[in-house]
Amino acid sequence: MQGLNPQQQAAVRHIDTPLLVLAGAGSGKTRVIVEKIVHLIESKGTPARGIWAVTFTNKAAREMAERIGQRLPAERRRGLNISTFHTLGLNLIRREIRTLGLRPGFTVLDAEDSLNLIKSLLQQNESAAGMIEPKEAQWQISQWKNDLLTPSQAMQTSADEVEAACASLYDDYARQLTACNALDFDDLIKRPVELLRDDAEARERWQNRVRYLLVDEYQDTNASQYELVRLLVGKLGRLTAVGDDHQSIYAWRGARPENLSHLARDFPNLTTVKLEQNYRSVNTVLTAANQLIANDPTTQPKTLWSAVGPGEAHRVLVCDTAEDEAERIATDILHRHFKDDSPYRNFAILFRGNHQARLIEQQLRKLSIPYILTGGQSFFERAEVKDAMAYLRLMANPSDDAALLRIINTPRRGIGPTTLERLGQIARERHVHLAAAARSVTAAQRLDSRVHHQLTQFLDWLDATRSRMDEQPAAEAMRGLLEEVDYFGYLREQENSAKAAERRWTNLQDWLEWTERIAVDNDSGESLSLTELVQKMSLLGILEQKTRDQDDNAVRLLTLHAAKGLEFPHVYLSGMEEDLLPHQDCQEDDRLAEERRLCFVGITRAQRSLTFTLTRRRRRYGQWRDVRPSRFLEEVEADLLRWEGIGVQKSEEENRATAAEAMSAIRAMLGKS
DNA sequence: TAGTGTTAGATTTTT
DNA sequence: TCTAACACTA
Repeated sequence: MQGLNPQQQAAVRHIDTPLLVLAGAGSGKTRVIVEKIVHLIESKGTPARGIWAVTFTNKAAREMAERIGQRLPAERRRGLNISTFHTLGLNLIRREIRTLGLRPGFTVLDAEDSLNLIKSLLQQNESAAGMIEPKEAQWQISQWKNDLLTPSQAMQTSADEVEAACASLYDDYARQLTACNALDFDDLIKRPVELLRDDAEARERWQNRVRYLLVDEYQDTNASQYELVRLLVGKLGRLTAVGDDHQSIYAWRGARPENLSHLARDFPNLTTVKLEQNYRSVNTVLTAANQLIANDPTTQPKTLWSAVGPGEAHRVLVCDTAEDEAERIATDILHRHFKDDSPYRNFAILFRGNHQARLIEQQLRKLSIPYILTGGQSFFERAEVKDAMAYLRLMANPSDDAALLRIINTPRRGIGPTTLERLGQIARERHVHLAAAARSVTAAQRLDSRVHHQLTQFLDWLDATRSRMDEQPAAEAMRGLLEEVDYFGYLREQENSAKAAERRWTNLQDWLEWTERIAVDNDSGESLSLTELVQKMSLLGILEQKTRDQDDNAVRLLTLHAAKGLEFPHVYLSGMEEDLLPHQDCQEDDRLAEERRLCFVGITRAQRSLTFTLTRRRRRYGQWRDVRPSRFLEEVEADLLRWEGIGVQKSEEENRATAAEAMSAIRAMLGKS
């Protein structure tokens, strides 16, 4: 309890009835969750296995587990459940697998697999074909699933024929998933909710297991996640929800920030604690943030304050063009890096859209400033990694159509689109998966005999390889498999340069190493079964970058969304312009309010200094357009802003001169040291 | 199946 | 203006 303020202590001590912690930005909310778990175990004697903490990202879960690891010895925290919503759902499904009618080894499809499945179903479904874009259909189906609607309910509630067609597609999709023994991400929440809702025995079983539930970033929960929370908590209501409506920036993705206020409705004995003391930022930063967010009509008032220090007025750099903006940010960072002896990791550049990063990257590279760009294509989105994953998935689940389709002709085996089309038809007619369809008599009749032979041979090979999988560790087996199919040969054939092929092959070696590492259970240290391994993999979205995140002394480039939860001494908020922030597609009230909160999130990332930048004119879709400063700048009191560069139109030569000056400063410094 | 032409669409994104 | 995804052709 030491070092906690009175509100934080109240939140930690409050045990037996439902609690909502409205935790302002930088108010130490993770600390509260961690301390509360420690308190539950140490002071209240709650068994660790009865405590469940839920986050949204793997990273957040890992961090929380690490912090608890620093506070409690291993034997006292054994059995503690810290995971994402989706991992919790997956574990529940695994334990209830028979009740749910799934076979062991079921697959979890990622967004790309699910989209591919929808595309192929869309071609088949006459009522839907041509009416809907695959992406839209995917989004709609996901919405329905998040609202816990079955295909027939979706059909009944559909407003027009497009929606009705989409509902029919949803029906196809659900059937196909069942046939493939597969789930998508939404199912990982939806299926547990349905089970706990409809099966009183299972509900009681789980409510006994979950003695105490803590939910982080509660404003980001969607309808089905909230339902899962309610069902797990039950009547006892031993729930701690921690969230901040001011940082609700994911409504566009289905989050329901109103779940915060629904808590009071659903739990009449709810207690609310507000955390308003900020431990991160100087007061000018918080004043700007408070003034901005006061204009949000949709959220509860909350005023941040801190004892960190007064702080300075925020600079607003008015630049001519986006190139100029990028250059000014880069030279500014370079300048402060040397002048204040401030390491590069102290700086972050934030922007609304990823495309804004490109010019900034170019400028940073020009000045040899190290940077880390978060976002972009992740390791797991690389084709070669997805291919290898698909092979491994097929080893665990022979009926995984998405995986089969991905690698059936990779490397080439002469099984082309026509064959797959016919095969798909057979599979859909009988509601079976593709491999089963290929084995059917009908397939032998309808397919070209040579191709059919190829196909069955390949399937035989898969089966044989599968039966050998148990004999050695998964990574080892995969190494052999990739050599057997001559994947490297395939890469060389695909790539123009030998170097590119090498690089992709190296990615695979990294993946194999990673596979080896994660093939053990986090708690027990025992090695995972193939099925467990594959399922764990499909949820671990990112290559563990913890060493890079902290150790690399580099400027961080992030979108405003990606910056949530992070903090930096010096923050640059770029593109403070109308139509960029707020974004042009977000003019209606709700969305505008979310844009404001996004800006709030950006501002509150800053610990010591905050610099806004904007341009006078920007090229947009090839057209030069005059730019107006963001209305959000006007919502901040003028005294807090120090505008620079108005009326001074720098020429390119002058800019280059600034850069050159900075460069010679570096040389001087380097010479000295 | 590689190569070329056409067209939409250009915000945020985790699991 | 740029790009990526696609449909079409040789």
